[in-house]
Amino acid sequence: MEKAYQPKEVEDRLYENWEKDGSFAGKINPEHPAYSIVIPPPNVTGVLTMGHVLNNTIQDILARRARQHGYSTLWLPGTDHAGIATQTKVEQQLRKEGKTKHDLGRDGFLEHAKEWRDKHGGIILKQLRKLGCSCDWERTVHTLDPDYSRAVLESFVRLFHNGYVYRGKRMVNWCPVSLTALSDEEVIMKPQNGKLYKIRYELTDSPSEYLEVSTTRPETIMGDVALAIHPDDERWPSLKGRKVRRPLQPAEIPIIADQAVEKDFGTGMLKITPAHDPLDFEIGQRHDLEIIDVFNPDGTLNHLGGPEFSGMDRFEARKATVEKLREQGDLIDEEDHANNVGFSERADVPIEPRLSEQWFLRYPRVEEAKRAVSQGFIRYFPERWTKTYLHWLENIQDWCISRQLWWGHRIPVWYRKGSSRSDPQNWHVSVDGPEDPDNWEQDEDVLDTWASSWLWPIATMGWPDKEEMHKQGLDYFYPTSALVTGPDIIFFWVARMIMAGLEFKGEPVDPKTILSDEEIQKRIPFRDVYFTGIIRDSKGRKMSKSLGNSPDPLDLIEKYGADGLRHGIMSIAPKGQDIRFSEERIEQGRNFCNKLWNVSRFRQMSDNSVRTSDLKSILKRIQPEQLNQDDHAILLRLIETLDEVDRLYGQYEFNSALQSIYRFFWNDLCDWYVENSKSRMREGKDKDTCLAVQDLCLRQVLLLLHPVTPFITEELWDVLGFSAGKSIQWVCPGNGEKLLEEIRSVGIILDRLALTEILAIRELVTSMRALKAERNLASNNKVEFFYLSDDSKAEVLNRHLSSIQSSVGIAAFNRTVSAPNGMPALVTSFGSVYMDLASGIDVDAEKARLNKELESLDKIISNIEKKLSNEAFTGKAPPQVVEGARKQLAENQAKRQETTEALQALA
RNA sequence: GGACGGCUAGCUCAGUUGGUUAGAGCGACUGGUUUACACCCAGUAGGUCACAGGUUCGAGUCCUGUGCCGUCCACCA
Repeated sequence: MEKAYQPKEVEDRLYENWEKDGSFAGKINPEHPAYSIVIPPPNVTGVLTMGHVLNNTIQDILARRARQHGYSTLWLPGTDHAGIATQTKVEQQLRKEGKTKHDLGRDGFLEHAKEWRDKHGGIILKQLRKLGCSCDWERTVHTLDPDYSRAVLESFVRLFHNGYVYRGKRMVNWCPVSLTALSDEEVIMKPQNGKLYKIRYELTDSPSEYLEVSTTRPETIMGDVALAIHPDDERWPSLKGRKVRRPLQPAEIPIIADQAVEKDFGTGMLKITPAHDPLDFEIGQRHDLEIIDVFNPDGTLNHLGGPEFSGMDRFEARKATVEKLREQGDLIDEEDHANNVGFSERADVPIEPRLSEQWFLRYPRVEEAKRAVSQGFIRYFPERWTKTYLHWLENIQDWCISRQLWWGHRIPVWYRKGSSRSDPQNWHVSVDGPEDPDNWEQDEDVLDTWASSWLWPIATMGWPDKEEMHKQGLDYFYPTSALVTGPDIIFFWVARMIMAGLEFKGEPVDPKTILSDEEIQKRIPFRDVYFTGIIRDSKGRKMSKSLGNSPDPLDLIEKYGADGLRHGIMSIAPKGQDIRFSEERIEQGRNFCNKLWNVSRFRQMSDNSVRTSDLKSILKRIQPEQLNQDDHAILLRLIETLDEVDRLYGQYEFNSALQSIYRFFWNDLCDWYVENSKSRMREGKDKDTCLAVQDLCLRQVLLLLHPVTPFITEELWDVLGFSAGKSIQWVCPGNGEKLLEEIRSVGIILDRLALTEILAIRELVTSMRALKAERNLASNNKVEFFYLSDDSKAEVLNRHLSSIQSSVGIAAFNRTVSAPNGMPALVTSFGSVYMDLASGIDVDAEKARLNKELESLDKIISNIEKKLSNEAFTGKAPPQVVEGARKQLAENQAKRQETTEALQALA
C-alpha cells in the first residue's frame, strides 16, 4: 500500500467497475422495498457548481445508504432544457456569427439549438460521475425528449379540458430584453434609488388651478387616462365630475375616486395608466377606462408617446419627459426616492408591466397540496419551510405559462386560419393537432420551463402511457422517497410538482372532487423533502460567476479527491443552514481519508495473512477470555456509534452523523485503541483477538462511511479482505442491537463498566501527559510516577499499568504509601499522582499551578454549597439532581483536600 | 410593511425535553519521528453564550423587547 492515499486512480477505476456491473441500475424488484430519488434536473448547458456538489452528494448518500440497507434503489438523472437560459445562450452565439434567430427561422433555429445542446450540453452529467454519483445513467431523461414532450403536451390538454387553462388579455410581467412574458416567480424585487417627481395637472374648467400628482414614471404620462383620489379624501366632493389636462400628449382626462388610492402617500392623487401598472389596470377595469399602451415590446416608446419621444428607450424617455415637463413648468418638485422595482430574473433588467394575451393556469389541487404537507404526508426537513410553502399556497395567483420563445414545448393549440383567435370556437387543443392541419395555424408560444419540469417525477417514469409506466416502474418507485433541493425553488418547482402529482397521478378526477387523504398519499410525488442551505464564500456572499468566488469543484476533486470533497462539504453542512465554504474543510476531508487509509495500512502491516470477510467469521477469531477492558470499551463505543449514526441519518443530520463516525474512528479507535494495541501486537499473546476486534471496528466504520466516501471505502473493503467478491455497496452496517446480538451469539458478554473505567484511565493519562508536557518532557521516558490510592483504585491502576506507562511515556508507575515530598502532584479520580523529577523542580511554579487549581476548586465548591444550602433547590429540584450535586460537592472537597496536601508537601 | 433564520473561543460550527465545571475542528502557541499516518502525535492558551428585562431553586436553552446580519413574501404611485 502507498504511504498516502492516492484517490485518482482508485476513483476512476472503481467508478468504471460500478457502471460496468450495473450497480446503479434501478431494478423493479417486488421482493425488495423500493427507494427512489429523482434528481433536480440541472440546466442542460450548466456546469457543476458547489451547490450541485452539496445537493448531489446528499442524494448519493441517500441512494447508497438505501442500497446497503437492501432497498431496490433508483436515482434517476436528467437535464432540463431551461427555456430562456438556453435560448439566450444560443442567440448570443448566433450574434457572434452576425446572425439572428430570424435569419434561421423557427425550424432552423431549433435545429441549430439542438445541435448546440448536443455538443455543449450534458457536461454536468459527466461531472456528476466524477463526484461519484450513483445515478442510473441508462435512464437519463431530458425535458425535450420526445416522450417527455408528449407528457408535457398531454398535461396541458388535460388541464385545458378541465377548465384550468385559459387564454386572457391581462397584465403580465414583460421582459423587454428577452421579449417574453414571465411568471410572478421569475420577477425579483430589488430596492432602487430613484426619483419621485411631483407634477401638476391643470383643471380644465378652471385654468391656473392645478392638481399635484407624484410619480416615479413620468415617461408613462402619455398613457394616463385619469387621475384618481380616495373617495374619503376631503377634496373629492369638489373634484367629482371635473377634468384635468394631461400635460404630455395633451388631452382631457377625468378625475375619479377609488378605494385603492392611498390617501396619505404623496399628494394623495394617483395618475392612472392602465397599460403600464397592475394597480392602474385594475382601477381602469373598475371604471371602464381606455387603455393607452405607449411602449413597444422592447421597452422603447411608440407613436402614442408622441413624436418627440417615439423610438426612445424607456429610461431615456424618462429623462426627456422630465425635461419637457420642466420647460412647460409642470414639474413642481423632484426628490430622491427609494422603492422596489421588479427585475427579470434572467436578463436582469426592470420588467415592464404589460397588457398582453397569454395562457394562464389556475392551479389544480391547491387544497390537497396544502393538506399533503400540513398533514405530514410529505415531510419537510427542516420543518419550518412548511410555513413558507403554505403561505404561498394561501395567496396563490394564476400562473402565466406561455413564453414568447422558440426553445421549449410549443403550446398544443391551433387556431383556424383567418378567424379570430380570441374566440374559443376557433381553437383546436390536442397533443397531435388537427386532422386538417392546412386549415390551422399553431400558437407560436412555448410553455414555461417549469410547466414541464413540474411533471418530473411522473414523466420520467413513463407517464401518461400505461404500458410505459408499468415498464419503467412508476407504481413501484412512486411516490419517490426523498427530494433534495434548495429552498429557493420551493415555489418554482416543489409546490408545483406536488400539485402536478396530485392532479395527474392515478385515474383522472373531476376538478370539483376533492381528493381523499388516502388518495393524496398515493398521488404525492415524494415523501420527504430535504432543503439544503446555500453555499456562500468565506465572506458570506452568495457564490456566483460574476463575483468569481466559486471554486471549480473539479479542481477540488483533482486536489483532494472526490471523497475528500464529499466528506468536507458534508461535514460543514448543517441541516438547512447556509454554508460558509472554506477550502480548509475540504482539506480536512482529504486528511480523514488519509487517516482511514493509514490505519488500514497499519492493520495490514501487523498481519496481512488473516483475511476474513463477514461479521461471523471475524467474531469467531475472538477468544472471549482474551478480551480486555480496551476491547470491551471499543466494542461498546462501536455499538453506540452504530445506533447514533442510524438515528442521525434517519433525521437527515448528515454532519452530525459524520461527526459521530469521526469521533469513534479518530478518537476512540485510532488515538486510543490502536495505540494500545501496539504492545499487544508486539507481545503476541492475544494478538489474534485484538486483530479481530480491529477488523470488526474497521469493517463497521467502512460500512458507515461508504455513503459519504464511496471510493476509498470500497477500495479498503477489498484491500482488507472484507469483500470476498461482494461489493461494500450491498452490505448493511446494521444497528447496535444487531451487532450486540451477533457478539452475544459467540459467547461474549460486554461489560459496560469497562467503558467507564477506560474513560477514567484516559482522563488520567491525559493529565499525566499534561504534567509532563508542561515541563517539556514529552519524549522523556525516564520519568517515574507514583500514585497514592486506596486498594480498590490501586487494583484498577495495576491492571492498566503497562498501557498507562506506554501511553504517557514513563519508566515506572508505582504505588506509594505516603505523599512524597517535593514532587509535582495531580489530584485525579484515582487519587494523587506524583511525578518524580530527577533534577529538582521549580517550587514556585508548582505552587502557582496548584494554587490556581485550588482557586478554581474553591469557586466550584462554593457554588455547589450555595446551591445546596438553598432550600428552594433541595425542595424543588428532582432528587437525582440534588443527589448529583451532593456527590459533586464531596468529590471536589476531596480533591481540594488532596490538593492542599500536595501544596503543603512542596513547602 | 409582514414572516422566517442567524448571532456561543481568533475562524467555522455543535450544544437533545431547562440540571454537574459550555464542546469539536481549524488557526495560534509549546513540544515531539516510539511498529500506520507531519494529510501525523502530545499538550497549552482562548468564551460576560449579541444586548436588556422576565419566568424558575436553576437559563446558552423558555418568555418579552432591542440591535445587527441574512433570506423570503407584499400593488404605496
